[in-house]
Amino acid sequence: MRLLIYKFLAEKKVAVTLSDTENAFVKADRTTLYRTIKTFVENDIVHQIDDGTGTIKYALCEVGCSCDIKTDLHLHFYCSNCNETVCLTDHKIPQINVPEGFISENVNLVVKGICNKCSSM
Amino acid sequence: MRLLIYKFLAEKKVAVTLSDTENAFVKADRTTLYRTIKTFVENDIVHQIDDGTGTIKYALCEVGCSCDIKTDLHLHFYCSNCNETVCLTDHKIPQINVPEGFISENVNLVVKGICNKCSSM
DNA sequence: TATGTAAATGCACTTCCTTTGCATTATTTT
DNA sequence: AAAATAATGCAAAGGAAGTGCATTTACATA
Ligand SMILES: [Mn+2]
Ligand SMILES: [Mn+2]
Ligand SMILES: [Zn+2]
Ligand SMILES: [Zn+2]
Repeated sequence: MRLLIYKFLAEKKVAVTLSDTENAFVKADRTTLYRTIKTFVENDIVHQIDDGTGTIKYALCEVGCSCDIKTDLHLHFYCSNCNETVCLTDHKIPQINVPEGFISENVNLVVKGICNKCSSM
Repeated sequence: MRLLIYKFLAEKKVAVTLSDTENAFVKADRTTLYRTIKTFVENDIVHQIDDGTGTIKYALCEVGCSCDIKTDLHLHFYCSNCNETVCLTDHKIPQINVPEGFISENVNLVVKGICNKCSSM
């Protein structure tokens, strides 16, 4: 199961929801898929993406990723036309300044708009 | 109802959930609160905040706000200690570069960490 | 190979939040 | 006052995340 799901995620170029996975593996129970992905997340194999749609999406981490805030946080792009979310792994999140007294531990940056595929149609 | 909810939001310094509003107006139905806030959102009086907690939060827009991507988008800070989300209206979101072909229409930037109140305790 | 142990799976169920349909009530307009 | 429009309350639906428990499968080792 883990190998199958890993393969599924690797072949996808976009982030997927649990439902997407469910549709791809109709014979497997939703709970199994859920817990498998959860295991991946806990072991820094997959990262979660909250793109504002209300449904968590998942994508494989880059090779060598340790989900570190300094080095691995990248920008996500959500296309409001095709509803797909892509990792822009080459676009690291810039340094964000917070007011005195605030301590930042994590940053989530989602750009919403039209993706390259949709804008060229 | 609209005046009451507006006043409630204006007095709050932090973003509130629908549940928060429900607790503040126990005599009103949650649907009414929901739809009132929805009206505010649709008329750029209130903006929605997705801070990653899974529950949408709401906050009054600044005076003169038109929810414009260029001028009005600001940073949000979610404190994982007190679970409060604040608008950092003075901290505008920096220019984000997206790859060729992508068109950005909106940006959501949430910093997660410890807020000033919690860090000073 | 047999058997005991640990891990993985499936099912049912819960919880939380958002949203909608529809009947009722209140408000505004003519 | 009557008609039209808007606001409210109740009930229910829907989606998604998460959990408890029994069962099945895989694995290690005697
Ligand atoms: Mn990503
Ligand atoms: Mn805000
Ligand atoms: Zn698209
Ligand atoms: Zn705090």
